[in-house]
Amino acid sequence: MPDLDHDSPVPLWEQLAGRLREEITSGRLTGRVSSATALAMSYGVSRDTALRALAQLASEGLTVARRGRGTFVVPAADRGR
Amino acid sequence: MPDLDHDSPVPLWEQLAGRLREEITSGRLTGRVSSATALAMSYGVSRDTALRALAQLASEGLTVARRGRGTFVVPAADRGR
DNA sequence: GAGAATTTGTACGTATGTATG
DNA sequence: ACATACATACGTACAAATTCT
Repeated sequence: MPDLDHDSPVPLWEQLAGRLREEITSGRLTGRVSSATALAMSYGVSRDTALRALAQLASEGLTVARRGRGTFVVPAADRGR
Repeated sequence: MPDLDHDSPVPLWEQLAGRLREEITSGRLTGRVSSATALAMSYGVSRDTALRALAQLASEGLTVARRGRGTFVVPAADRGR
């Protein structure tokens, strides 16, 4: 898994969202998604950037974020509702 | 025009987006919208907060933002396309 | 055409609030 | 009481696009 490209015109948070989106839609990632802090550390970006990626996925209905609990993948069958 | 309420549970950026949305949908605000910096100053919030409000309106299709130019109200007739 | 100023966008850092475990 | 985690909000900095001098 290559690092995110800091020189790309594509924003880091979009790149990260893309990675996660791919893992989710392919079914490889289910259940709980890594926290913004964990993602920030493992991808070498700021927490804010990771947070933005997570917020993006949530706005797409791919995940639901619950305060104090975490971000969870919405089962494919429940998507679009 | 009352100030934004810093103690409200409603986020400042949402409050600001609400103000602008109202001005736009009522037709009182057309053409160019104040810059993020100007909004931040006049409403006593950070530029980040103002930007978020503007981004929200853009995501709703109420405005279009153009780098180096500004944010512009989408004519009512063109909304939803 | 060069340079400065303006404006949106992205990114990082930090702090605080709120909710859950 | 404490740790974890999302959300908001501040400040700052730089890049990119446009406009003005």
